[in-house]
Amino acid sequence: MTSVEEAPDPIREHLLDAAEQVFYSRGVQAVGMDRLRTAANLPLRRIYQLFPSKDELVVAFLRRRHLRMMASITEFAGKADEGAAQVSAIFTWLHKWFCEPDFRGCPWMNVFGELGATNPAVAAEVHHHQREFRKLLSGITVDAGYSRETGNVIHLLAEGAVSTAAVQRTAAPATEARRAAEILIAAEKPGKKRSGSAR
Amino acid sequence: MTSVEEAPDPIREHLLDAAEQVFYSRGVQAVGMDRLRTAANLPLRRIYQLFPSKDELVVAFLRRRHLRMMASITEFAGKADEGAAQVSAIFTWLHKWFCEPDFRGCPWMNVFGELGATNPAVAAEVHHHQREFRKLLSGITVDAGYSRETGNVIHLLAEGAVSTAAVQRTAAPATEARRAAEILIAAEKPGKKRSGSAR
DNA sequence: CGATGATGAGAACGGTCATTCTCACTGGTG
DNA sequence: CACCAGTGAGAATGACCGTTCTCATCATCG
Repeated sequence: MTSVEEAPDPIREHLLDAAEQVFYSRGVQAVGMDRLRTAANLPLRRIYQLFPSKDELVVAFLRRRHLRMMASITEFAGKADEGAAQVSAIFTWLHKWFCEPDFRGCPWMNVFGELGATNPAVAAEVHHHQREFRKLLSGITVDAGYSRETGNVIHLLAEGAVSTAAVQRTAAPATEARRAAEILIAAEKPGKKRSGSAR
Repeated sequence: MTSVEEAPDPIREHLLDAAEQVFYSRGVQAVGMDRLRTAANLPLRRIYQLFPSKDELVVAFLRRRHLRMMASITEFAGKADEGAAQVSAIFTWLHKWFCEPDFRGCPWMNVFGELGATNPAVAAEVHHHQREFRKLLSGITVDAGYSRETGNVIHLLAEGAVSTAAVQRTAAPATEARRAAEILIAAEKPGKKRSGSAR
């Protein structure tokens, strides 16, 4: 689209696909470079010339997944009717995510627990993701005509739903969280169906 | 108290203190048995005769911390006035936890991200903790006169607050979550101050 | 005192990890 | 054809890990 962005290297993308798959499903430290090599079907040499260290590969996979998630939620919420329905759509999106067979919680929280304390670059990437995610959900809520405080709570509900769905292995928390979100926004502006003046 | 429970071995407790400290602050796999030995100031031999493997030590530290957390919340909420104040107290408790200088998120979620996929015993312990935690918060909410559904949402808010406080390094999510909880319970039973007939 | 079984301190072991290196080979260029 | 920069495949390297073993020391009890 833009002239600044390079065409993405397909081998690099393929490597990131494999990294995402194995790191997310098993954890970072549980997966050796040899297993990654096998998963990507790429010579170790090529992996290391694309990413100089495992750590940078981890950061890159988190960053790419972040962009994908943000775009996906934005698009999905955008398709809903203006107003409260866009907030509800957040939780519908989450519900679909939780139902994916290889769902195993929040990739960023998982990596945070494992490497957050020892790897500043990873900690910064997780921090950045969550900040942006929070801003996205707050933004959707504010655009729907509600307060930023309510938006922040929507984010807390979403984070809680992800953790709980991961550990309990059920998508039900998405539904619980959606109901709560609908009560909260109804409590803020009772009797409201169409989009009001945003901001 | 009970005649069945043995007097706890003080060396074992000391070892668990050290394990909890180092595993929680740095992650499990980032801490070798040698560092744990140093932290506990105990011969490796004694560590291994108390716990036959590192994995069992991890499970034991999670279990002991779970019991401590459950008892602490129960006691703290019990001191609040009956009714809605007990639900609010949950988030006051969380706020105090988030303000502790070595707070680094939920010990169980951290370990889940690291070992949940590869270590079934650890995954089961995390699952058990979260189930019990959810039951505790739901129970407090129900005892305060509200529905179990609301109790489950209280739990989602609490989980979200822990994750967010950990990554953003601020206790503010506890306050945000408390406000949301108060709105939710007010929406369920408007105009209510003293304890109603529980259950 | 002398014998015995347990203890502390740390070395040793077998395995795995991230990273680098070797080397035979390839495809493109003079 | 001769040359050579770069490639694929995997071995080598050096560090570290969880666990076990050694052995000098010590407390206990006859």
